[in-house]
Amino acid sequence: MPAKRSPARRPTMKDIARRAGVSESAVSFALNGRPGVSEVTRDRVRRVAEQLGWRPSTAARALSGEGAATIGFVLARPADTLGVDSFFLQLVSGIQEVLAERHLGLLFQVVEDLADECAVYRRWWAEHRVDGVLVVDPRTDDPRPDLLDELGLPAVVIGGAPDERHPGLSTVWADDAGAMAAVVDGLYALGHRRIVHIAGLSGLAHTQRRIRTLRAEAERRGLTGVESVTTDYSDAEGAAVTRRVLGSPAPPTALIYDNDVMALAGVATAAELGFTVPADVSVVAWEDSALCRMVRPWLSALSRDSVEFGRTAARELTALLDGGPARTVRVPLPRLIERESTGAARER
Amino acid sequence: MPAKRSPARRPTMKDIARRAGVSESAVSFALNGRPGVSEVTRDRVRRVAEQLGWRPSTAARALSGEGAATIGFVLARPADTLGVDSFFLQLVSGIQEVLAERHLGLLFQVVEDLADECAVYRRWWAEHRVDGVLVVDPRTDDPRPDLLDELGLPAVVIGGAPDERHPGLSTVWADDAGAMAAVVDGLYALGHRRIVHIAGLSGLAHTQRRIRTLRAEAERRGLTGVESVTTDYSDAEGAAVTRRVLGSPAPPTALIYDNDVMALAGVATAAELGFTVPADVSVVAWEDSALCRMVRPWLSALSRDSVEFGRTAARELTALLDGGPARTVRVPLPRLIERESTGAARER
DNA sequence: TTGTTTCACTCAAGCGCTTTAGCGATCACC
DNA sequence: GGTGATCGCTAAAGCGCTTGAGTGAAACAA
Repeated sequence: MPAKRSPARRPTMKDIARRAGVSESAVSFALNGRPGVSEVTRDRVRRVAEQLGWRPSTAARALSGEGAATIGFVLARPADTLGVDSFFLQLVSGIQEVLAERHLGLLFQVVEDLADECAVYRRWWAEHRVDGVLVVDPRTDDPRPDLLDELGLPAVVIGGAPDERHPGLSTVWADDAGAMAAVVDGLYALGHRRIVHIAGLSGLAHTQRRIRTLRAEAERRGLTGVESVTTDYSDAEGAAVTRRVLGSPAPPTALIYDNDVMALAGVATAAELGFTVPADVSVVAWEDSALCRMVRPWLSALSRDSVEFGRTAARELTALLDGGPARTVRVPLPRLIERESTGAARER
Repeated sequence: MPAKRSPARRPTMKDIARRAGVSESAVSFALNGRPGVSEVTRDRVRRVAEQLGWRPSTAARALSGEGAATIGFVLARPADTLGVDSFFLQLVSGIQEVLAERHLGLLFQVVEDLADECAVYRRWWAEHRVDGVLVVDPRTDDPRPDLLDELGLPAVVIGGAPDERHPGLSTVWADDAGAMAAVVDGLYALGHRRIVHIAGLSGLAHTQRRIRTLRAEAERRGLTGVESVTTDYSDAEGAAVTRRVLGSPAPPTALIYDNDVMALAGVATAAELGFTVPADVSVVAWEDSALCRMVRPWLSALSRDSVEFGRTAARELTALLDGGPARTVRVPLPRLIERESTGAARER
């Protein structure tokens, strides 16, 4: 019979106190850098703690008024939409980098829809599980800011527009309007006059910002063959919309896809329909990833640093938790990486 | 000045006790389905709790001996390798589905390497943060099972082979050997004699299982032009290896890629080199995803249900937490979906 | 000398929950 | 009508930590 190793016991502050010959309070003061102990005692206590491999029990900490040392992240996407999206993993990876430094945990949950997401926030709050949350995919007419206000849960909205109605929320956002204007500028300069924007989910705030900007840019230039079509971000809808618009009497000469997956599906569909990219139709992907360099022609794409986006958001949240003021910070404008899928417009 | 809403207060059992006119203990008994209260009192307490929107504080629960109601998941991948991998998000989504039912949280962390991963387990354990963990990417000669044994942390290894040396760990695994054998069978039947397997990370247990099986199958059939090459799973290495093997004097007629991303990169590379898929070279991707249907030719792929994989793993872990015995369960054999990238071998 | 401060530390309560021991009331039994 | 169970409930301790209120000794001022 194999020797049953007795599971290790978690050392507590009491153990440290005993070994260091002081009271538990002294240990607490010493380890938290609070005044009330001499430097020599503090050192001794620290050494003992280290030696014992002590780590504060988050449960106990949380219970005695400190935070839960955890922040929450909810992704409201139907399971099948989750597939190939590099953005979120990169975002999370950036978030982690910042949180890990401060030994903050990330509680992660995938839910079906916005209602479930709100329920999760309520539950997390009631269960005392998180000190704050990161909110993604802000919507037009979003119920979450109000809810988080009500719960008093510190939060950073990722990708939202500045929001004066919720002074408690921090916002980290990308200038979608500016980016869209730049893309349109570029395409216009290449001679494109008929442009279709295959957008993402219609309810998302940034989708609307892009759509509005595109319309404005078109009006400014007197273009009529410009439109946005919303989708669910899936390759299937991307392909379907591509098929439809390219099959129209006056097909667009340029397509802007709101993510890399749809852009890829779009290029494949265009090829099937006998359109050559970029000779017949130019394609821009709103999101750069390995995918864009994995098919020929390489896709021209708007590149933003999603990892840094995550880091920024996490930093804002920790600042908020430290009692700092809510802020609105803008991340750098995405850069358009011109590869092979964009070129001069050619009348067919 | 806007009315500053006072942040909501978390209701506690004491509140319930007061409103229901019983002691806190009675409330505890009532809400946890324990004997010691009459049915009528239990109902009343339940109603009051519901009405107050009460939820148990996980901190307090954890402190008084119950678990932390949280399970941990560490992904040890360098940030830049995270990109386009549909597998993990799907896995996590399956895990969540099961955990959410039981109101278990998922603490998620991305780290650089195995050593960091072990450190995270130690910290989580010491901080009393998780009741159990899900371990992915098991390696040959993996330090994690020993560590988890030592900590007495319940765990399920995802993708590992059955491991008799760690009777405390559950294992959920896919039969890579069987799948590889089936793939080779299929390719052999199509006339392929020179096959290269562009494998994933060499240190991973399933990579080795696939490599060993391929070698065994080749030997069994007396094939000499069969080999495995390990990579880091990136499109870059996938492309590089493809370039190298297709440039050799006697290039393979079939390529097996250990993930979808490399397969895609491989197809693109083959095309650049003047190889037509599948006429000149057949391609199989070990992992089916939207990607496989996003380029022409559509990729033949081994399809497994990653979401269900996650569900199964999570179920095993909850069973373990409930005091059940450690088990080894095998998920269904991946199916080979034949699309357009595989065909009869042709000598060049 | 005595009174006042400061310093280094200890005591004890409390966070929200579980759980064991115990208590009075009801009920069954012979 | 007394004995013992059983039932429905309460009291209190304890989980590991923080924190405000002490406390005794040394340092200083009057």
